[in-house]
Amino acid sequence: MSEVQESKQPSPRKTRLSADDRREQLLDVLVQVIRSEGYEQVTMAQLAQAAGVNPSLLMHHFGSKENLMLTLVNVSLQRYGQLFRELPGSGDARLRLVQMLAVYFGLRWMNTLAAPEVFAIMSLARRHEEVRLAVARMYRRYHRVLTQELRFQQEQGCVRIADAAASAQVLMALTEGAHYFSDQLQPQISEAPGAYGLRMVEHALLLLGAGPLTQAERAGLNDFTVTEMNGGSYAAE
Amino acid sequence: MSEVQESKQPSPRKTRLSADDRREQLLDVLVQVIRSEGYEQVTMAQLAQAAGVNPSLLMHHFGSKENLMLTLVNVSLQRYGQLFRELPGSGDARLRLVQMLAVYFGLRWMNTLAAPEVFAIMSLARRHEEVRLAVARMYRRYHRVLTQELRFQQEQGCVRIADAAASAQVLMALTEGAHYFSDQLQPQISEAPGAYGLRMVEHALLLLGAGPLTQAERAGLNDFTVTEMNGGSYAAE
DNA sequence: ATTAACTAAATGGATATTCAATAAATACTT
DNA sequence: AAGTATTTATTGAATATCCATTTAGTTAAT
Repeated sequence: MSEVQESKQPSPRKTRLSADDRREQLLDVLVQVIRSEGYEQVTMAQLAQAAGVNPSLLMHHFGSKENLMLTLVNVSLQRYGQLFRELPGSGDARLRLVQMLAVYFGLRWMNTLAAPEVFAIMSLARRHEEVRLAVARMYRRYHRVLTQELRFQQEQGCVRIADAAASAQVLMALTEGAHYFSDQLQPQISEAPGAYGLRMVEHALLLLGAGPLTQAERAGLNDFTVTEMNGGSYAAE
Repeated sequence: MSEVQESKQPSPRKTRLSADDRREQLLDVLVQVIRSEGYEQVTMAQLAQAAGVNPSLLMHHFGSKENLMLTLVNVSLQRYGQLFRELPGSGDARLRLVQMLAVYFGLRWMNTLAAPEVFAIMSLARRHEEVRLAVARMYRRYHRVLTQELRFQQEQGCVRIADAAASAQVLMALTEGAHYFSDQLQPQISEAPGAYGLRMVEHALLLLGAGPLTQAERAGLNDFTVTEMNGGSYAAE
């Protein structure tokens, strides 16, 4: 019965941010809302409330709701692209292979771009030509990079595969499935955190005709054991 | 080329259907609309128009939009469940294995339950507890059935795996990834229709430590070459 | 004649968007 | 430095559209 209501502040809060910072924060909140309620539920008013901001501000910064979603798509796809740049790690071929798989099946990547956003993007792509093409371009790139790497691994004798392009395609299916359906698949086997990703890496190696993980390699894959919840992607809350 | 225009009839069409038939048709149209425009775009009015019917009829048959979506979820999950019943095919263990994989990666299954619907369901599950539990139950069942079969295959010496439950989990990731991202993955390698599914089966066998497909087996997998577009699931158009 | 599928029009609430008004920065001038 | 002008982030209220749902009425089957 105290009269201190936090939910109904008149709005004397003037945390004035730069346009860039504000946009980043709003996209951040958008992702949060999508993850918690699904994106078909997203409304400008609700989004503004979650961000502690007036709905008009969303319009001011993004022009329209569609533009807001389009911006999210761009940022997400760009982030997807950055995944490939993390890979190189020149040096021992075998090390490269293991580290690549560790990235694809790792927690950081999962938290960076999770299923809800991706499902939203895939759905958007269905009617929005621009988005459709951007997504297609992204997967083409994914496949190209992966095929290239597998060819290299083939030359180095680290993998025993018949067709690099084909193996890349299959591996992509496995990464996407393991990633976006981890919520459904993981509860099936209750176990130590990180075992899921580790298992995927091991089976990916099997799929590629590569040798199993050594003890040292397994120990080196710490992305599976450290459970950091935030990819630190947009802006920290 | 007959001049039968179905698009703009004023509505003197009194194709009176039974409640069951009408519901089936409406669900059918719902899936069509979701597939072509994404389900966040679905509105009762648009849906009614696509079905050539008054919006009130949707309310009459389903009570509410939410109930309509829930019905779709139930039907879809039930269909998912029927997938498992197709599997048994008593007889030679190896034949069973190959046929099982053929079903999971086959065109018929892909067309029966496609990515757009599934993404919609997954998104719905995020806020709807009932749906969430139903989906979780479904995947648990999937995993149980698959693990059981892999254990059997293990005993029969058809597969060489360390842990049936683990292999089942990985195989599920592969089936889901290959299924729901086929639109993105398939264009990467242009080739004969059916090669995609066939390749997935071959690599699944590799993953399971089973022998490669024989010529006879490959020839027997006609679900990959026959491209029937409609799973004949709800009602034919 | 009763039931059940179906249509027509109306309603109220939600929602994206607009327009005008404030207040905090930044730039400019002296 | 200090005051003034300008830009820019931000709010508040108003609007018009859209959309799910309701209620009442109509037409086909049994």
